[in-house]
Amino acid sequence: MGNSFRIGEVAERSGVSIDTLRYYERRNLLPAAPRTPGGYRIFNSETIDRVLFIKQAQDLGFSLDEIGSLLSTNGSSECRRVRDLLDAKLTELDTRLKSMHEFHDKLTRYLAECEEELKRHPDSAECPVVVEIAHAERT
Amino acid sequence: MGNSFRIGEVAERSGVSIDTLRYYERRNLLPAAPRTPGGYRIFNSETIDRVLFIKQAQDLGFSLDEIGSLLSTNGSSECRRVRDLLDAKLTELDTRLKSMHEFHDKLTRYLAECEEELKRHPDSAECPVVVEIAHAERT
DNA sequence: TTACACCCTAGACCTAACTCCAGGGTCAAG
DNA sequence: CTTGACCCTGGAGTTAGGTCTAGGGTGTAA
Repeated sequence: MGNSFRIGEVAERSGVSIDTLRYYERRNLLPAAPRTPGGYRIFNSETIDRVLFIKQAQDLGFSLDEIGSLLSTNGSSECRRVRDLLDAKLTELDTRLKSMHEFHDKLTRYLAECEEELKRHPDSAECPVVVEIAHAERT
Repeated sequence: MGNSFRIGEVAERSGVSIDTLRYYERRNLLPAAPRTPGGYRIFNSETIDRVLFIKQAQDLGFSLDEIGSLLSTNGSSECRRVRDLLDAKLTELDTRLKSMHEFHDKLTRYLAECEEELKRHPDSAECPVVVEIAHAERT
């Protein structure tokens, strides 16, 4: 009861659709759920956490295949392989974070110019940002 | 000459395929290039910068539609609209950066546990990380 | 004036990650 | 023991962002 859910509840609580849950099971991102005699899947709350983890990783640019390799609990999973995977992911993440910061700074500069122009010529239709992005100066 | 390129050169210099360049033109992410009498497109170096900008933004999770609205130089582009768009993008970017950092920390913790375990039991097949991710603790 | 790399268009095809559908079964409440 | 909400499977369809193909023209160096 307290820790037993049908697919619709899991979907609602984890913010994905029922179809997506079944799709994840097919892709082995979720273990095959046990069934009721009638064939209904029975999930527990760990499934919900797991789905949230998948969504978070995905949101940060990891593909389902990559997430799958991080999650693969299959018998032969040994520590060293997981360590190496994590190491690689962290390096990737660092790179992404760095260019994210750069892009953030670039947009901030654009925004400042925009405000500047609006202050100086409130009715201007010629946005310096448009011109600049169109000509895409190198950062 | 110095600032005039055929599509193949632009592709090579900006790291995308020829098809992608034509596709971007169709999607109006690039202005319709002028043509030679025979119909060949003629690009200048600003196109290359622009493609690099698109790729950068895309890499950070912006869709081509979003990038398009940022780049739209169409007649009626007025400063205020661009300012608002930029503002929204920056907020988004901040959110993404924040959860990226959190995810980074989470992976770092996993990695530390992994190393720990390897140091303690060099031949261990039971990775604590696998267990933990499988059970997806909430961060 | 031909050889050969390069370019053109329209439109079909591809991959990832879903999303929908038909046709049918399950189950708790009344 | 029926009703209505919910679940099942297999397979087709969708969207974003390209990528490929057929059939044909261009440009320039030898």
